Amino acid sequence: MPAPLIPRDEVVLRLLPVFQRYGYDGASLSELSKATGLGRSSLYHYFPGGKADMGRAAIECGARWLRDNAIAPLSGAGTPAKRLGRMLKNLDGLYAGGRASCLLGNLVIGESRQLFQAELAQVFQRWIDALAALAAEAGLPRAEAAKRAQDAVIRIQGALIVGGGLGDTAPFRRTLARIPADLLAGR
Amino acid sequence: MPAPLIPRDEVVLRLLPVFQRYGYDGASLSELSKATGLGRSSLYHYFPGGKADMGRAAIECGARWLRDNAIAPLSGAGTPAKRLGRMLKNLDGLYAGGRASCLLGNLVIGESRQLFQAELAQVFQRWIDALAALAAEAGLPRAEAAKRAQDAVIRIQGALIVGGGLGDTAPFRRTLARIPADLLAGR
DNA sequence: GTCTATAATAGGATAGAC
DNA sequence: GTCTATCCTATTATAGAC
Repeated sequence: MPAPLIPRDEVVLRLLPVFQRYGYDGASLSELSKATGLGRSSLYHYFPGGKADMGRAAIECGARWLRDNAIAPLSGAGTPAKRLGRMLKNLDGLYAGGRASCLLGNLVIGESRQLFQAELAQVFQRWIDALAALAAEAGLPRAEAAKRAQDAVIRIQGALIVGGGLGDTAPFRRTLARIPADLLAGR
Repeated sequence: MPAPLIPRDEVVLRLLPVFQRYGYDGASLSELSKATGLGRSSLYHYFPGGKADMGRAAIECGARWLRDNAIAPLSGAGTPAKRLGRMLKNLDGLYAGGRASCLLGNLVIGESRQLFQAELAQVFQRWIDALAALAAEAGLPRAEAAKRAQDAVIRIQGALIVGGGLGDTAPFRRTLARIPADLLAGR
């Protein structure tokens, strides 16, 4: 049996922006088909469970991205602030400087929320936990570190929503800029 | 010509929770019909432009709610903190203590974002401006007040997203609780 | 102003040839 | 693994009677 023309991971990679942009309900098979360059039937070959499977794969892909590009840099070399800076730089790219929306945030809306509740909770929690660990390493009490970490993720998500509503990237840029101080600085 | 059985405002009031819960793309005419108790044709009588008209009406209704229940209380009697408290209490009710999502936030996702960009921007901006005015009245420099006001709305939106993703109301409750100090306290 | 009925289209999903 | 063709359902929207 011959190797696939494009590996499944590549397919998922092309699916992701559609869910990121349109949300789950708004992402139609037509769009998903067009974005991947695959016909409907080919998509069902990769994802026998249909659209739900595609959504789940997109979340997993997003989770991997977060692990590799946001969470992993937090435990690299350098000061906590330096490491945090690497995460923020990558997030700035992912969200196109505030012009794009968040896959995870979009999937919290509508039907997909219940459909992917467990996966969403896990990803959000891992993200928060990683930031909390960094803040703790920077010298903050564990409870305070956890609160600030959750607040950082809240702000990122909120800035994408409000910036999207205003049609302005400033809220996102300003929010990213203040996270280092708000997360790591002593009280 | 006889008076309508239910006034249009009442219809919109019943439409709103559907968009608030499912977002624009996820809100089907079937759901909207069921929620209002009206058949499809009756809905088209009130909203000749179809679903887009219904969405627009829901936004207008949400904007009115915000004006009356969130913004107006900010200019009532009492200290700025007291007035802010009234807004926060009403928001806590609107969002069911963090269990519900935000109509405006949901409409920033997908097709509806472009469809209602102007309306959304206006509502978000008015909300932010009202909070900025309060912070300025409390003694903060105008620029600082504007930043803090935007941050407050960002946090509310973000807390609803993250709390929704985690399946936990704590992020929203904690976020509301800290807004008075973060918005009004001297530096 | 509301209804039933229905159009017209887009949605998700499947069958079967290659 | 991919395609074309198709199915069934749900969708948005409209027509016309009352």
